[in-house]
Amino acid sequence: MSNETYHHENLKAELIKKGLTLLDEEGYENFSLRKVAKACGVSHTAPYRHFNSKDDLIMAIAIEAHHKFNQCLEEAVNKYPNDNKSQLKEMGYSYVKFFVDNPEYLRLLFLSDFANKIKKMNDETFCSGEQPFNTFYKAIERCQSENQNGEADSDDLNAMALSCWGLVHGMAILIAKKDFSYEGDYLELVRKILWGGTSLNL
Amino acid sequence: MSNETYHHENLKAELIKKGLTLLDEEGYENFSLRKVAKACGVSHTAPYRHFNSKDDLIMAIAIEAHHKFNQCLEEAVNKYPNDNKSQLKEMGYSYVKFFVDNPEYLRLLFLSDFANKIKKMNDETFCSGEQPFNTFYKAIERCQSENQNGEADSDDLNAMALSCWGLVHGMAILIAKKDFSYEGDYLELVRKILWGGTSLNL
DNA sequence: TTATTATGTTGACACTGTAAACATAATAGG
DNA sequence: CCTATTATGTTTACAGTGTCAACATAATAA
Repeated sequence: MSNETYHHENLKAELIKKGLTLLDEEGYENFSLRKVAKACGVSHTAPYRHFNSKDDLIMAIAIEAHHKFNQCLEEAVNKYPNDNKSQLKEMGYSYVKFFVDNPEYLRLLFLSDFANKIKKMNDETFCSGEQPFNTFYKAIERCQSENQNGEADSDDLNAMALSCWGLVHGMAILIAKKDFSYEGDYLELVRKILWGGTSLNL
Repeated sequence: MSNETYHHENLKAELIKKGLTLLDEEGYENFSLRKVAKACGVSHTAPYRHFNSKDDLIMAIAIEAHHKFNQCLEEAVNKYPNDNKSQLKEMGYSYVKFFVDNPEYLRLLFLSDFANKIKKMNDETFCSGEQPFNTFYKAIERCQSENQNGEADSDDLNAMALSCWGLVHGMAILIAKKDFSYEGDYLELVRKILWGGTSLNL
């Protein structure tokens, strides 16, 4: 570990870091491996000593984002240690807020072609509890079992999971991608929907 | 209009058609203007006589998809001429089904970088009623005004719109992109959620 | 000290989008 | 009917892309 004059000291980490920056600045379509290399001050093939392909680098960036996201969800759970329903609501709010704050992560985690690769890879390397969906699912299970003791809420856990997840997923995307136009504070609206009981009541 | 020996008779339409096919087959990332040209049997710059750029061609393809989608929503509305709530439910179901059946349209209409360009362009060229969101919004408004006569349902139309749209949007994406894994029939689950009153009840 | 491995560079290749110059078919004006 | 113009094609060229092979050198192991 000679102080400065080593090849590049820690290129791999810097590639990921600058890569995310470039992804944010230039957008996904204009993102290029060569630009990342140039931004790190190395030749255009240097990244190939650390990643097998362009997709591999993006994957590494996405995994970072994946961790941050799951951490964000777990923080929401920990905010209400003894209240399952509040856990779920807070998780939903955090879910939306995360992608509104980091819209570029949306594509990385869900919208791009690697989204599925990432998911598959995560299923193999990490325990599946690391998956945001599982974090969600478990919270719903806790709510469900709580409700079973009282009156029956829904006889179908899967329906619950899909509708909960779908709702926050959809709102996150609509707001983050600015498809839903609204002249007020989006996150307040989301909070109202999740906490204020503005239910669909069809 | 000499029968066969004309330049290419109707290249523009064929570019759009073969373009959509290629988009479906090869996926968005591997889609290339030159491949479309080759598939149509013309030189690789011929498309530039009909479209200003690659994005322009994709846009044209997307606009087709956009029309189909909106048409799909309107059919759902027309299925229940006198029942606002059923209209909304059926529209939600059609919304999900459309993207489950045509997963490649998802990216075209909502997930890609042009999604916003398309939306903006549509706002200018068509009347805004052509927008799926508006079709949705109007249906919600009808439900809302119906409920106002009875007991108050929600004092916030925007919250209703966002949650309705978010729910179907999210479910469509989760299912179409296979993020939500379920061993049964997805569309039946969706139908149950929308029609069966499997409400969140938080 | 020497052999091996890790990490870099240079150069090449096929592919991409796109612009310029050119060619020819269809059409309009006289 | 002849000619000028326009619409629609092709060829060629260029810069940018991902990736591979060959080579160079620093770090490490024998």
